[in-house]
Amino acid sequence: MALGYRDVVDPSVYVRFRVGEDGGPLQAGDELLVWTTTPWTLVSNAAVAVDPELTYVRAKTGTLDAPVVLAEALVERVLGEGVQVLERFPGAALDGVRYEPPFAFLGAEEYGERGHTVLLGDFVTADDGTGLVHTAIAFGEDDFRLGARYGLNVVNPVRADGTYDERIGPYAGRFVKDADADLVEDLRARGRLLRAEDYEHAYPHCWRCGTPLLYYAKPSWYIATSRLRDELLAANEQVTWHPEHIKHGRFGNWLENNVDWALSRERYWGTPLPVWRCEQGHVTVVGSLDDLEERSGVRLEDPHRPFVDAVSFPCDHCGTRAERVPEVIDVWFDSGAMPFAQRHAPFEGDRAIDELYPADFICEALDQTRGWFYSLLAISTLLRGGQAGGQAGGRAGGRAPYNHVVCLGLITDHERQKMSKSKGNVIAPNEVIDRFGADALRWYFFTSKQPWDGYGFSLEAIGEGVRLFLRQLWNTYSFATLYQPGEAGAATDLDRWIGSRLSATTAVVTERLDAYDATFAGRAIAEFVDDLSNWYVRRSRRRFWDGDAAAHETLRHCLVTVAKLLAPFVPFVADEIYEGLDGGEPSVHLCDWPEPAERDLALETAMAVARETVRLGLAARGAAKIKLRQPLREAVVVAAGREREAIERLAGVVREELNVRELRFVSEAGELGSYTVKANYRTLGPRFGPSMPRAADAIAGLDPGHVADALRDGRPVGVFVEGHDHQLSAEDLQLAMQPLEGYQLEREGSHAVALDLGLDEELRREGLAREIVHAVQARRKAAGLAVEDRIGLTLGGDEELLAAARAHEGYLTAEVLATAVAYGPADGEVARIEGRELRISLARA
RNA sequence: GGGCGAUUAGCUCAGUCGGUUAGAGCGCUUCUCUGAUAAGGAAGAGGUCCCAGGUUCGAGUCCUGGAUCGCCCA
Repeated sequence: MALGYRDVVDPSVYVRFRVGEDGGPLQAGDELLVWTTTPWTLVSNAAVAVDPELTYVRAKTGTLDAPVVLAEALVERVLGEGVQVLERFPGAALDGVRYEPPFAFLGAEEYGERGHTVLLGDFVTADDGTGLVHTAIAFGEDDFRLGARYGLNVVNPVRADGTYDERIGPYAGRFVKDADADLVEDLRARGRLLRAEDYEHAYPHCWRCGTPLLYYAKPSWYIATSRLRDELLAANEQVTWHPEHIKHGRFGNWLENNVDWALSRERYWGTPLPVWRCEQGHVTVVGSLDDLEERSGVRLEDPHRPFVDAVSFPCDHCGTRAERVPEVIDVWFDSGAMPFAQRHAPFEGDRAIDELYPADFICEALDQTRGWFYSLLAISTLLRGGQAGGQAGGRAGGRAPYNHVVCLGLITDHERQKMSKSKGNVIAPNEVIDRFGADALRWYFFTSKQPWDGYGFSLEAIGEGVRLFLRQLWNTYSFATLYQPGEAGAATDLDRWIGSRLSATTAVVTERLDAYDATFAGRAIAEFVDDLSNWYVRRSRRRFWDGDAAAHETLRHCLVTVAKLLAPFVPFVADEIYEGLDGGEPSVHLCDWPEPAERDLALETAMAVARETVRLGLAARGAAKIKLRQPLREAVVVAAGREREAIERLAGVVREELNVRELRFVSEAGELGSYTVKANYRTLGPRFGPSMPRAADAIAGLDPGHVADALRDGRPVGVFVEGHDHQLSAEDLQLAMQPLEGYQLEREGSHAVALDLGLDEELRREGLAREIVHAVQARRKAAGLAVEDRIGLTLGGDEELLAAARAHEGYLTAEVLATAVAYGPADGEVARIEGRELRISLARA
């Protein structure tokens, strides 16, 4: 039932039930103190439940004339001070005590032998109330079970519309909850009330109209799933849950506490319950349309109501007419029957489903734990058992119907409040798709976080995904189609590097998707696309202008592979890119999944080191406030061994990015700075334990130069801590560098870059030439020229600028695509370079 | 009321087996670069890792209790 609990204030009443005859420790006239928050159920009080183990007392108070009975632990809370305990005894002693019910509408005989007696129940606590629980068989699960155990009849004086029936005399026809106050007054008038107060508690309400719900027992059809509990648990053991905690948490707990499946519903629409019952009460379960036709002679075209209800047949046992029962089946049963029903198993489709069973994975939201996830498992277990291991002959019997479950979290608004129409915080999916596109929405769901963590839905985050990833991807794709490839061109380290990164990405995406981790897989693709766009393409632009075939092929291959990897994530963009660059198949979605090629780990590491070197160098430039357009003579790089080899291999990239003429290597960081030495807590912590802070102090006090020498020679370093000598190895110590005065140096760990800031006339001229190029390019752009347009150029203005232009004329004309450059009184726009004036005039050649 | 999960920078999220000064992106400020890109690069500001205890040489991380939010159940 769809319902919502709300906190409401209900009456909380303590009622006095008079004991009818001597029995056990009690005497006639004693009073049982009974607590309830639903006075309207008191008219159908059937019995009183006590806990057999709990200690109860028979006690006298100053205000009540008769001794009362309640749990010892609750005496003070219920009766206050000054209570005289006459006797103590376990609840079991009260078993069978007869009492007079609070209302006389229904006699004990209506309920049976044990009507209006004290029963023993295991659900009674001394947490609240009196320890004696009013039991109305029809109005509570505990009550119902207790009644069943003691053979009590279910008597329900409440009609389906929530009013009392004619048996409840003056209250007949009234809505039961509205009668609470009058019933309490009635009790008070007859001296049966000890106390009435307000009690705030959660009570179920209809989610649609908000009215309070009433629970009452009624006959229903069940599947005895509780008998399959062990098989259900065994089947669950074979399932991999994402996230993992669902398996033995939410879902496992649910299976542990399995109750029988209440199968029937009193609705009109739905799958009719195939049960026929005759006048004598014999039950026939019809197994198929054929079965029904055989019995009744009627072939149903439509097996639903009302047609099926018209079919009757003579009972096998007694020959009287059997009619279908009015109920239909819980729709959750349909949901769980889906994999079987769609193949018409277990009839002729039983073998067909063997080929598909169990499903690789299913995916639904967390709230389906007790819904679809359960209904599938339950029906599959009913049909095929839950024990591991199939039967001989490859029949896929006996396991969960799914191998993996991806359990999605729920989508809330950006403040993590549930979206609801009444709150006005609902976002319609189509609005999001119209604004950002379906791919953008998918990308957000896949990559913003693990889907089971739920989403604080944010339009901004979707926009960010578009801007940072989809647009970057699209721009890279546009770039790939912008220039025409030529014939020549050999593969470079950069090509090999991005190829290796592509292989790494393909491998990790495949591995993560196999592990049902789309989030990490998607993020790995985004990282690759960033490398592709912001390093590979940026570093290779010149080759594309020149029509380098290797560069074109590399980029094309990367993008086509990325399109394949992205196909499950952003199907539309992926297909568009695939069609634009390859189109070998009708769609990227018909391509084979890519296989990773061989990786070049040494090259990947080398590029990482080179990029780190560039980063340090750019930071040094920033700190020195020297523009990147100004070339510098030299960068001094501190690196040794493999690090140095890596940077040397990619020296051209590093020099260009840093705009320096030369790279000079020094292997001793001591040439550029001094060391400091620190303790490695991870290795030394366990060794020194409580002395760790002293050990760290002692290590910090060592002579760093001495330590560096010792470690380079592979000798251990001695340290004196709390009266003992300790030998430390390289892994116990961490060396860091401090820069020397006078260098512009950026460092990280043992790696550092220093820049020679000295400028001579040649470097200055080259810097100016680059400024001029920059200014001319700006003019080209402002003039609306296409990137491939050739120009005629006239420069005028400051003599020093013109001298720089002359000195680098070849470079200048090549960069700005000038067919000719003239010097003179150009009448064009004025640009300012370092305070000097440059006049630029250009025209399409 | 019970169970399960979540909580880290203004926002969106990482954070491995407990390890040194908790990270990234966005946004903001400054600088820079630009022949695909509303892009890129550097620097800066920005933190009670929900709270309180505990374990430990050391806790965002482990334990206990609590708060808030969500889901399921009652």
